[in-house]
Amino acid sequence: MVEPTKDPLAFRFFTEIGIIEQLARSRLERALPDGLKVSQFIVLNHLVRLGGEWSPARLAAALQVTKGAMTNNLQRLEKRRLVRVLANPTDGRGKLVTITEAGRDMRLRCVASVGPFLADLSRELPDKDLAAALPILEKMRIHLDAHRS
Amino acid sequence: MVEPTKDPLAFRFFTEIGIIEQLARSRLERALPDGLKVSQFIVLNHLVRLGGEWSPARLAAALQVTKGAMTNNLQRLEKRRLVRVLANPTDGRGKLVTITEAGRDMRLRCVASVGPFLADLSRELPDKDLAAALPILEKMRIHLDAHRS
DNA sequence: TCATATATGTTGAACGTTGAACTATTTAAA
DNA sequence: TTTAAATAGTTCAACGTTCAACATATATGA
Repeated sequence: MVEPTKDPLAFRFFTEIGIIEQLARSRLERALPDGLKVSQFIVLNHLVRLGGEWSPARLAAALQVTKGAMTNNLQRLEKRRLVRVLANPTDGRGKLVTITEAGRDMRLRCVASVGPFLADLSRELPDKDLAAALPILEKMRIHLDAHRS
Repeated sequence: MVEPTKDPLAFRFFTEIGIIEQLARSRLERALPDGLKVSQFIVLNHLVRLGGEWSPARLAAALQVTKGAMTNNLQRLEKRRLVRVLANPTDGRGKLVTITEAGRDMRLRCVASVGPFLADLSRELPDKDLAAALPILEKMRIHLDAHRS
């Protein structure tokens, strides 16, 4: 007879994280307009939130994807004129990405399309809860980011 | 001049979740022995934690992956004799999965190989923090799971 | 009973990501 | 100055996942 094993808290933590990521991603994916991908929305969102010019490399690092993935996503976003990609005038290797007006509009449409879901969510999980969890998540993210050798 | 936009808390929440998932997965992936995949470890872990016989369909539902992905992972695990897959005697469509002794050993090796990482983590993020975040994560997971239409 | 609907598990195409190889450019050191 | 090392971005194969189609088996209900 083998009884169920108790996991360290961290295991359960990461298990929940993994499942939430799955569910939230597919939920968001279905909500986004015009077949925009979550990873592309994340780029738009990042550019709107933080503003300014970003090199693809810096974007990739900030959003935790490889340069290859960022190349892919930026090419798709540029094809739809949601971002502008120009050569970096002071560094021949680099490029600089900025969001366009169309990109801002699209990002707003995305946020709007997710609105009902968020409203639904906040009924069950008040901001108080989210606010309580956020600092811990941030600490975890910072720790993982710092120690990824 | 465009100033940075403030996001709803939920956005920042899901952003952190996404990044943590990425970092934790790649960290775990590198730590696992013999090229075992995270998704396969998760199956072993689940079988050890909850014990008993599981149909692939039930496993897929519990671990939030498609049946196709579960088929793939179970086939790999069975090839390595880490799980046993038998026909369900009472349902001609179904199969039943159980973990083998080798599977238990492997799961223990996995847990051990992740030990140093967890020890490192608990220095910076005490169990108290994880314990505080867990109920909120669980609420979120349950909500998403219930409302995925 | 018989037809229809549901459920289980497998397969294969499409997709996005990773990781490594590669070119081009810049930086640092000798 | 010249060479070596580091960095930016692209490309492509390998991989695992999802999604839909399919075969098989069970459940439901006229």
